[in-house]
Amino acid sequence: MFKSEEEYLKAYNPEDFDRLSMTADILILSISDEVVSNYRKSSNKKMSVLLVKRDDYPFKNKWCLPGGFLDINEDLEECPKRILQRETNLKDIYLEQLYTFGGVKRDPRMRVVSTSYMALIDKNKLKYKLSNNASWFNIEYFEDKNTIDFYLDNGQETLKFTIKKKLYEQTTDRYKFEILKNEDLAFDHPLVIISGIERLKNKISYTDIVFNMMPEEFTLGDLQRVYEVILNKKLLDPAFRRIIADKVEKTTHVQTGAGHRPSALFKYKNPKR
Amino acid sequence: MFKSEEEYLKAYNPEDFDRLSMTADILILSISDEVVSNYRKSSNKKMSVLLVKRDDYPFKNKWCLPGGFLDINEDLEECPKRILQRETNLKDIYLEQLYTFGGVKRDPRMRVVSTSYMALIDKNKLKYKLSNNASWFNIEYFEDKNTIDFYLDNGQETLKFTIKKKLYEQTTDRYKFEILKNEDLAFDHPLVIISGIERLKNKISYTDIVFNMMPEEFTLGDLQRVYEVILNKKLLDPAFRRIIADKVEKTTHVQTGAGHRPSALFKYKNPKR
DNA sequence: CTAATAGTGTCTATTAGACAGTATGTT
DNA sequence: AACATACTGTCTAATAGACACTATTAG
Repeated sequence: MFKSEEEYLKAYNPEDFDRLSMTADILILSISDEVVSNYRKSSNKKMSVLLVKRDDYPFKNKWCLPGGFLDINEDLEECPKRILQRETNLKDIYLEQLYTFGGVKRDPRMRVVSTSYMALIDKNKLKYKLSNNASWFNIEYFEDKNTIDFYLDNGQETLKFTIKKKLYEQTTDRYKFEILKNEDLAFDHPLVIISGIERLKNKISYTDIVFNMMPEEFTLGDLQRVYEVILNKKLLDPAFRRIIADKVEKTTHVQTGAGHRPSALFKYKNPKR
Repeated sequence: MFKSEEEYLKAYNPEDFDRLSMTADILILSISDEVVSNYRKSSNKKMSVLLVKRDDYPFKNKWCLPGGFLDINEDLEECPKRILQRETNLKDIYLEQLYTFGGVKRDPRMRVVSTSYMALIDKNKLKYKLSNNASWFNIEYFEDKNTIDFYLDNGQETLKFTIKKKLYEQTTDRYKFEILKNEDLAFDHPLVIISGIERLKNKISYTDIVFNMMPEEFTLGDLQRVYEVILNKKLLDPAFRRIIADKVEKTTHVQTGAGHRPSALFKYKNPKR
């Protein structure tokens, strides 16, 4: 037994405990506009995710979420910020911890525990070109009772994976996820994508995080379509406008040039301030 | 550049990356009954948490959440299960990952990243005596606009700490927490306690996790008081009974012996099955 | 009888869902 | 004029909140 904390710390040998490496992976989500041939129709919105192509083993040539090793002198929350800046040159972005994955065999190199984060951005604000191993993939998914099929598309490649959902014991309406099929994405990154989307889906109704994905000024039609693509269902106009009424304020600008009645432009207004 | 994954892995040296240790800490929550002098009145319910007293540096003689180092050959989710069994001899318990804390200075010995978990139990089901450095503390807290004062009491000692709450930028109704004052609890464990309570508070209204804290059979009055202590507000009887109506089913038993009309005993019924 | 909780009926207020209608730009 | 979206009015359904009332036991 030691007499004092100093004495204890001096005698302490970190090598006495198992040591491992940690990484942070970021799910960077944004909204993409798909212009439609008919000039009158509004653009189709999709969720999209930034992936990078691995140029070395393990998982060489597969796509994965941007990530990197945690430095020994770096706070855990600083790590995703650093990676985000490396990939997008963006700072002060909405960032939220998702989940920590720590299966023994999840990285073939050695024991690596990974904490995943979700970042929400408006990708139109990106000023710098992405590095040429990075690409935005539009997300589409189809859900049935027990599985979800994902299709990620960047215009050239389509990545597919299938997730199995299982209800928690003694809990309704919340799921545990498991990878059923995945050939195209590295590591356990499909699980990060599904947890992030679920988190976003839940939070959109009781927080204002969606505005992190919107431009400064937007039409209510655009905002509604973003809600719809995240919630994966149609909303009725009057109900939607009631719900967001106190989160937005009208600007003096209008959006013209579409093949129909011009829409007023709104901006975010924090209802609590 | 390597020709194959095997070749790459053979040449791979884990020492090339910073290495650190990980721990898992568990917030074990239960409900305690405080018998009241007046024989007619029902018992007072409180949330309670299992703490252990540290018998060595760092934080010698302070109380902390049960925790331990992650083994190199152990999946991250197995670690809290092992600790839970060590402390309570319980298996197959509701367990949920809360948050991963990874500040550089959070452990004075060395760099330690800790993933926290929440376990919900009915402590009356414990068959074995706790080890003599472990104790249940009743939780009381008082909230105002920016701070929360916590008082944890095990009948002999009262531990106090104060948490500061800050609204997330561009998000309403969700808080970031920070320790303002803490003399009695080791590490950053006050943050684990507040995150767990917040998580439980949110989840109680859209899941059935509360039944993990209840005995097999219970009265609706008891169940309502558990909801009230978790949500930290009074509920109206008819509204409460409407909400839980399809989650419980009446048994043939009744609870007599209290100084008033006997109450029917109910048990949990999963409404989705 | 009384104190205390158990349990229910019902009215009201609020919120969500549905539908139909009017408005106004572009081509 | 026709199309497509913008935007609003209003009815209905469902849910939440409030209060009052009856029921039943131990002591």
